[in-house]
Amino acid sequence: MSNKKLIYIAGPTAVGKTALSVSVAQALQTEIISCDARQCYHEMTIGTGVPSQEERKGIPHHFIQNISIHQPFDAGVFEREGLKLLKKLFKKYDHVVMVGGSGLYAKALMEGLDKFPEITSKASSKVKLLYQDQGLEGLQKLLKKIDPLYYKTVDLNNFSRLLRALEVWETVKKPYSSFLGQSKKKRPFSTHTLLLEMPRPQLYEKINFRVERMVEAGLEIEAQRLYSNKNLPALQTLGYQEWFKHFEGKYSFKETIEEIKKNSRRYAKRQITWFNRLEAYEISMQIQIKGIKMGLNTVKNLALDLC
RNA sequence: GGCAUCGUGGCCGAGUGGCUAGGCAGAGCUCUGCAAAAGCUUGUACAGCGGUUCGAAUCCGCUCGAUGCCU
Repeated sequence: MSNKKLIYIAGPTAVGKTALSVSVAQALQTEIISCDARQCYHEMTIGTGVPSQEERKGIPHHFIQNISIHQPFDAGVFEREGLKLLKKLFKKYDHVVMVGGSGLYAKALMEGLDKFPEITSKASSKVKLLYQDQGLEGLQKLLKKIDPLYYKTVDLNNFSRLLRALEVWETVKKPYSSFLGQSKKKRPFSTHTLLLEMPRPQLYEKINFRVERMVEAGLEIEAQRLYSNKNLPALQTLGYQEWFKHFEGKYSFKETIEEIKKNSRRYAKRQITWFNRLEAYEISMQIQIKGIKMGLNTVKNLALDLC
């Protein structure tokens, strides 16, 4: 039985994950690994809310701006690389802190994804071509033929899911569903999840405020610099897409900011639904508790108690 | 004060006697490799009162409100 613990601090954008994670890592004298599908790109800083050096307080952070937007990166890569890193870190520490709002990434590292073949570019372009030619229906038809099992359960309107299943098929000529449900992976560590919560109106206020700060910090210029890469997967990101539309004359300056705020709120909402099914200790980040301001220390102690 | 036009769910907006437009926002949800992504679900509202009619958001009257023009 291993005594190694991975402490995952989850929660929607802007609840205050960063500050808490640093504070907990300090208390446990360990390092932080980020599970954020956007903060890993070094070309993006302001819009993704990468923690500054001051905020990090000397705690080493992993998977923060460590790759380029031109490199492929996804939940599968994160799982592989993350496990390698954890193996190293657990030699030094009993605890490692993980933070980030990308639920799928966290799941990949904590529970593991089934083993799928690496998609070849030939396969993916073939599927894309089919989509271009015959649209959603074309994808549905093919899937029905080659993987009736998955066809029954997938969301047939969700072209991303269909694309993925067919890419797997085109790569190895085996149905997507045949890779599903392999034996659950064993992890050489236990996982504890702390889920940060906050009343909706308060969270939305924090989100709006944060967007304003990003704009002041020069988000528009950062987006301008990345405009030529706007079709890369990494740039399919809120906070950037809205500026791209602004550059194309679709949004006014004011509208752009309002859209970013709105999309951030929606993002937070989706995160909340995802995290709701997590088995986790819930920590309320409500600023007012019994009329007293809840300081970071209070939250940290609460978090440490729960670990 | 007179005349005219108009008043549809949080917002926009079609409908002009029977068949509950639609969009946006909001809310709820799904999700095993683009996940800050992608997708799904969700409101019988017609200013108020009275009348005509088998039946009114739709026709008539009055009241209230908005806008425009006139004196």
